[in-house]
Amino acid sequence: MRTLLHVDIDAFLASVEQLRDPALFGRPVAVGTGVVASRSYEAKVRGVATAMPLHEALRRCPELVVRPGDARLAERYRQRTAEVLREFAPQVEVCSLDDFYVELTGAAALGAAGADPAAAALALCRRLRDQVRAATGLSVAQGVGPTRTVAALATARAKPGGICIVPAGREHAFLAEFPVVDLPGVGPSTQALLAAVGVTQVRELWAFDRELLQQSLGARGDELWLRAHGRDDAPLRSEVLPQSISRETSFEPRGGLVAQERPFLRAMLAYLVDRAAAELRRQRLLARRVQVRVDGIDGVRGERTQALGVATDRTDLLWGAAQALLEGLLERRALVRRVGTALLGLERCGVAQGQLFAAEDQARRRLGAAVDALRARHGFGAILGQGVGALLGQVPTGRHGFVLRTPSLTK
DNA sequence: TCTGGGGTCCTAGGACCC
DNA sequence: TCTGGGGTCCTAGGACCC
Repeated sequence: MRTLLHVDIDAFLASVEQLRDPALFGRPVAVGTGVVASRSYEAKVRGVATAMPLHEALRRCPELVVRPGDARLAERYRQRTAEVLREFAPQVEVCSLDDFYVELTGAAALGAAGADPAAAALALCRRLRDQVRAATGLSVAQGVGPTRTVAALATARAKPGGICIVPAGREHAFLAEFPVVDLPGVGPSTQALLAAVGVTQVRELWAFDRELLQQSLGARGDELWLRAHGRDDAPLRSEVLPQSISRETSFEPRGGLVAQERPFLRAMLAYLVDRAAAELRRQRLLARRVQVRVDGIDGVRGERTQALGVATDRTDLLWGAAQALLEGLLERRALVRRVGTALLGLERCGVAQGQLFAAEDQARRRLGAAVDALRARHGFGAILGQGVGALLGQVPTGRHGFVLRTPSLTK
């Protein structure tokens, strides 16, 4: 039987703000731009919820301290937390900004045969909680169970700061208590579909056979069936190749940019491509496709993708493709409130592969590496890429280049 | 309460090839 | 001459997660 630990950092981004500015401890704090990305427990008890518009949060809690946040600082806390977890067990999956899975199956710390595994898990979780606290100052909630779903639901039960252990054999009784919407993979759309056939609780889902769910919901239906039955058993994924690297930003709330401001829009996209490409090179990856996304103020979204023919990490090639895609997208869109780019079809840039680049390519790539090195020393804003001129004087700058609207989530 | 940014995975339809 | 079928790649978009 498998033993998985799920770890979730309590109120992650808000806690990072409190660590940065200790005067905020004990006060209601929210981090975000436009909507609440994270809030302290003091804010939660006053009715402030994640994803709530900030104006609504301030209406409910006028003494709320709102901070823009810092994605880079948060990333350092997240890495440090992952390091502590790896001291307990080597196989750790970093799931999102603030949560992790740890494979405890067969871990020596769970005790010898004959010992009570639940008691051993509890002792392990307590030590882990104390070590994360000592290393980072952060508080974590932990859940232990035989599957990802059970462990994650246990963590939800344990928030904030607690530990919830679901012993092997108890997973069905545990799952039965939850509404289906609490299962990972069930969002508003699937919830509505299930409600239409009278299913709102996990135990009601048990009456449906696997094929029926698969037919009506496709691959997600099968996943759902496995999760509801405590049979989702995918291995942890540590150190996987990312599927995409993206950077996007939005403009004035509800305002949007008018058609005449297209030079500004192009410059912003050039800047976002530059930042995404820098991240691509930092991770020693190459991209085969470029995607551009534009959202109109009417909420109409458009995205286009272009294959590059070869895999590359050159900003100039990526920007060239992105620029053409942008023009196509703008043909039928006057007012834009959001623009972004994604680099797709990623692969590792191996040594052998690096030697296959043509001479001109080699020169361009050396230039790119020199720019990266200077930026590493003096900040991203030390060298601004081509095409971003229209941003100067319009967008504030900082050590890491232009300051985008949502620093809590943008690296 | 309709508003952030960075992700993942799935599906449908068209292009293209054999 | 527009008729068969299958595989694979690409693109657009939906659903979901934190």
